[in-house]
Amino acid sequence: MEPIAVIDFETTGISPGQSCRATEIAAVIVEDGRIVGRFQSLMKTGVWVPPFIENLTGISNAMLHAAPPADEVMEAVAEFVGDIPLVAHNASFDQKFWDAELALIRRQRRQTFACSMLLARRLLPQAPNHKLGTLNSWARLPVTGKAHRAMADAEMAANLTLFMTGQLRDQHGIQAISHNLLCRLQKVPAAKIGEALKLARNA
DNA sequence: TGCCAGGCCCTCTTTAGGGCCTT
Repeated sequence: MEPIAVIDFETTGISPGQSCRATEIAAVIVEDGRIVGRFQSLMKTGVWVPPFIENLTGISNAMLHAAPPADEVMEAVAEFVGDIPLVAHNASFDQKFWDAELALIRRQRRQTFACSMLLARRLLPQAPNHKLGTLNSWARLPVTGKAHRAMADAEMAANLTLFMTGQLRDQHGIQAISHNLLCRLQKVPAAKIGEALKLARNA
């Protein structure tokens, strides 16, 4: 598979806007079955972090006060990722923040997102649930650090994506695995995934 | 004033409702 960039945002809430901004971004580049590059930074936006989010992520208002400005961080991570296709766990969430934070520095996303959660629902239906942490423990993937910090979660999502592409290759006999295939599979109705995997194997 | 996401997926479905998943 071509290189992919797996990203994860920590934020002050659930939907980007004036009172909800990113607090941390991590991106890892995955190539030849392993992580070959890492970017991580807190980012200062001036938006207050509610106590619930401080408790969840461990990212405090004091930590962000000393962080680099969001525009500088987003410029840097956009350069780091370049045109490499993106992956995130529940990508609709990270895509909203990626697009919103880029728009604030007058940049536009040029690549598509694949979603490790939508893929896991189809490829790993036997998992107890499809939360990132649960899937990583269930698949016995490495512990990458404190959950709900951007780099730990990005590495977990990267390892999970590698686990699923490994299954596509080894269990389903699919040789031509690409970001585009992941994007196609995540849209197949869950009940028809077997059919789609057969088609991909014979392609 | 009071509200506050949204796309996906399943089912006791399709003229709908509710859980999942991300912070």
